[in-house]
Amino acid sequence: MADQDSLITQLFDEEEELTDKQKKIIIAAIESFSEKGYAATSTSEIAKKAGVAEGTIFRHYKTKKDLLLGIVAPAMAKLLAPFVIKDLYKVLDTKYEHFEDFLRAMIENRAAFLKKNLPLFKILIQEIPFHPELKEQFTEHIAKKVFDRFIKLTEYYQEKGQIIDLPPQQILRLTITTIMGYFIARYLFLPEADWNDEEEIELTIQFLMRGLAAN
Amino acid sequence: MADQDSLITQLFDEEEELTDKQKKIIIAAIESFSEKGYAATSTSEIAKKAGVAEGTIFRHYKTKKDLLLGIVAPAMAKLLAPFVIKDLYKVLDTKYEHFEDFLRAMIENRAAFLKKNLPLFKILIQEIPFHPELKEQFTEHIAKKVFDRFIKLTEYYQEKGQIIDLPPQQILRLTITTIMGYFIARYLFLPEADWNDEEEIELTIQFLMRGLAAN
Amino acid sequence: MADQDSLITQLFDEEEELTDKQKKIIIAAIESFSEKGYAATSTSEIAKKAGVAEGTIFRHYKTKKDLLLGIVAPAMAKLLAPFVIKDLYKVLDTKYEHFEDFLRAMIENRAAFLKKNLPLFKILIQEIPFHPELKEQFTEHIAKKVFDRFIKLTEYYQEKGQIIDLPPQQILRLTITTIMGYFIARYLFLPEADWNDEEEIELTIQFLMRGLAAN
Amino acid sequence: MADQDSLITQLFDEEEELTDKQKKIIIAAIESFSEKGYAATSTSEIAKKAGVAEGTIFRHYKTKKDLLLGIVAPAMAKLLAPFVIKDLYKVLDTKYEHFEDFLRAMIENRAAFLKKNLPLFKILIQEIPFHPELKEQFTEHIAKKVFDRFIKLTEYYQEKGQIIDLPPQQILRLTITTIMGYFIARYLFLPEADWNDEEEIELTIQFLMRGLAAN
DNA sequence: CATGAATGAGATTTCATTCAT
DNA sequence: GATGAATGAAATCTCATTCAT
Repeated sequence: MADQDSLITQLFDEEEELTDKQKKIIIAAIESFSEKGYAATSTSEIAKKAGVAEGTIFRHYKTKKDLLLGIVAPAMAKLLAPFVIKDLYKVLDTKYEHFEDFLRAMIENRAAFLKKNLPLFKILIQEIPFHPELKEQFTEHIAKKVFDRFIKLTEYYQEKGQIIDLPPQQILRLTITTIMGYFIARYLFLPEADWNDEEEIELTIQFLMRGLAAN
Repeated sequence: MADQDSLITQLFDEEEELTDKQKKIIIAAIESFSEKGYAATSTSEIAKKAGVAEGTIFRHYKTKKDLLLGIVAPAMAKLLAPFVIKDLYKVLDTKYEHFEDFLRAMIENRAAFLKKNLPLFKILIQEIPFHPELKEQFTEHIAKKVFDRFIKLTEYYQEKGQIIDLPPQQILRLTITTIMGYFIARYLFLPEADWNDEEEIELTIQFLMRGLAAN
Repeated sequence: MADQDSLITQLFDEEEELTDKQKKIIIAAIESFSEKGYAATSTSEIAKKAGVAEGTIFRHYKTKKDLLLGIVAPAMAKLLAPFVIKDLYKVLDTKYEHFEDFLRAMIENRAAFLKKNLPLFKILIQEIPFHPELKEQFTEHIAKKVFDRFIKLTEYYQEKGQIIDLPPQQILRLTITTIMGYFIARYLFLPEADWNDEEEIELTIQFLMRGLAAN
Repeated sequence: MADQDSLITQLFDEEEELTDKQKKIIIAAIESFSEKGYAATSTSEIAKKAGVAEGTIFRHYKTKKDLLLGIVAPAMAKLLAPFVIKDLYKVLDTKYEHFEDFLRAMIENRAAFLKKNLPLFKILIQEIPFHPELKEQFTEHIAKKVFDRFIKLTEYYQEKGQIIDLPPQQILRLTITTIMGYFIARYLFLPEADWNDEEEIELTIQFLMRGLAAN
């Protein structure tokens, strides 16, 4: 519960004044949505899991979809976006002199973050293809911001002669694809296989480095 | 319709003797499931789209879930599995002398295949996490078969000194992850972005080659 | 099967020319109706049990109800009625000098008959309350005929001073009630209890004799 | 309605807090089940008769079968069992010195009771053969309890030399069979015949007395 | 705020019956 | 006669949502 409380405080501002029940609803909804998918989860199920009357959900969220958005939107705005963007700043502050250092910092951070917020991550991945609103929010909050910064960052390392001279968009695509590919395989497709995370991450970094290093 | 007919003939043996209506049901179900997801698709919707009475669906499939499995199971067994495995044979017949040739053949083939069977592919990707039966079938039909062959294939190229000396499982993971990462981004997450497929594929191959080449 | 064939030949005249399939349908229907009740039995279930296509049932019987009546009506007319009435004749032919002999013959005969035709008997008992047509047939074929004969028979034994001087209707009611009560308890309510049939029947006869004997 | 309310209060504890609609559902279900049988009664029919939305039924009872059990179980536990057993106590308190007094009290009481709760009685009789759960409950709540007491009671009268020296189980079987036989004929099979209840009951008692009296 | 009974639209499923072959 | 695919009406059941308390 300490864990979930921290999730809640991360997701919502203090002024938002969530009641106890509302918090429980959010936690229950995240759990159910991530396990069975949005469409296959009933509100009554969420209510039961939250220990709350069925009507209570609808005091706080006009519709079931509202509940989804009420979870995913702040998750993107408050959790994912800042986190995704975070280190991208530091590079230009010359925090990471080498692309490899940057990669390593980024991946390790993200891995820890994803593991902690796995359910939210699963909801995002699974529901985005079905809800245009989510896709919009995603592009709005994440894609755009990442894109600009990453372009600059890539150019920075390219100028330093560290990475290959490809259009930055493609560097971006390959990087994200490789990293996300690992995470999706790891957490969505074969979560029960036994993974040696540290080794896989190092492997992934080395692979990326070889693939993107200037020759 | 010619297109779908070919899909049907690929998915089902001739002896199975599907009636006309049953074919229409399958086509409609594939379309709807892939667009809205299994749980969010109603059988009445499928019936309407197929131009069939709702009862007709249940004459052929005892439950809605049966319908899903009745589509996905043959899709894996008849379509996906042979296709995925196909070129893996040829390598040992020294069809592809260089790993790069193999990669290129494999990716190009798969890309064409996926584009043609996109809806089935989407259903697979989206529903596997929610249906243990599907996951089992997947491991059974696809994962196991690919795994063994790919190991041998990797060792073959490693002996020829063409690719890096990593455990074959990891070569496999990186290869699949990179390729699937592209496809998922391309077709599931950002299908409407305008992609230059040829260029991206070539890029991906080069990236993989650099990442996996023996130094 | 020999058994069922004999049932069929008892139920239907030879001229009726039942096809093989029709016989199977009848046998299957009797089995299912008696086990689960008419309303809870589906025609498709009967078809499957009979090894016959669903449509075949409706070639022979316009409706499901027709099938019920097509079984129960001949069962009453051909099987039950003659059997019930049978010994009632003999009495007046002075076959049975004592009421007790008559009772014993009647009960033992009936018991054997019921055991052999239990499913039909169950259908009759269970469905009569819900189908006015059956009730009518029952009164028509059985009740009326029995009634008249039994009245005479009772008077015969009353004149001989063997049984108590009550209105024959009441003698009839008590007799039937006692006998049927035993059969219903035995076969419908507690069929799986272990009954010593011979003993119970003898007991029942003695009980009836004491209850009805002229003092 | 006053009548049904009393039925409801008899069937359910006050703490159970049935809503008004739930009561209406129960009353409607009892009526329909007893008239047409469980399998032939649709939930929509019950809903309409109860003046309630169909969904409301399923809010209170997960399945249609649950509704049946939710009616029959308390009917056995609260109504039938106490009633059946009731006078059996009194005998040993020397309330009834003669077996005949006991019989008369028992039958008259039960007749009144049955007439009042006819629908419930019909449901019980008609559905027990098809639902193992009901049969179990019946043996549990009724049969077992009656059995023990009746054995003792019989021995009591046997010691007093009032009834015949048969194994008590058989005395029990004959007694119940005779009484129930009357009730079933009276209320299930020929309810519309015109019965002179008082006379029939007296007749039945006399018959039983003669049949069971010690000679 | 919270409850939970009630709703009614709709989802899944069953089933008697029809009909072209 | 026999088949079994197809039907559509109806049955069972689910569920998001409302509302009186």
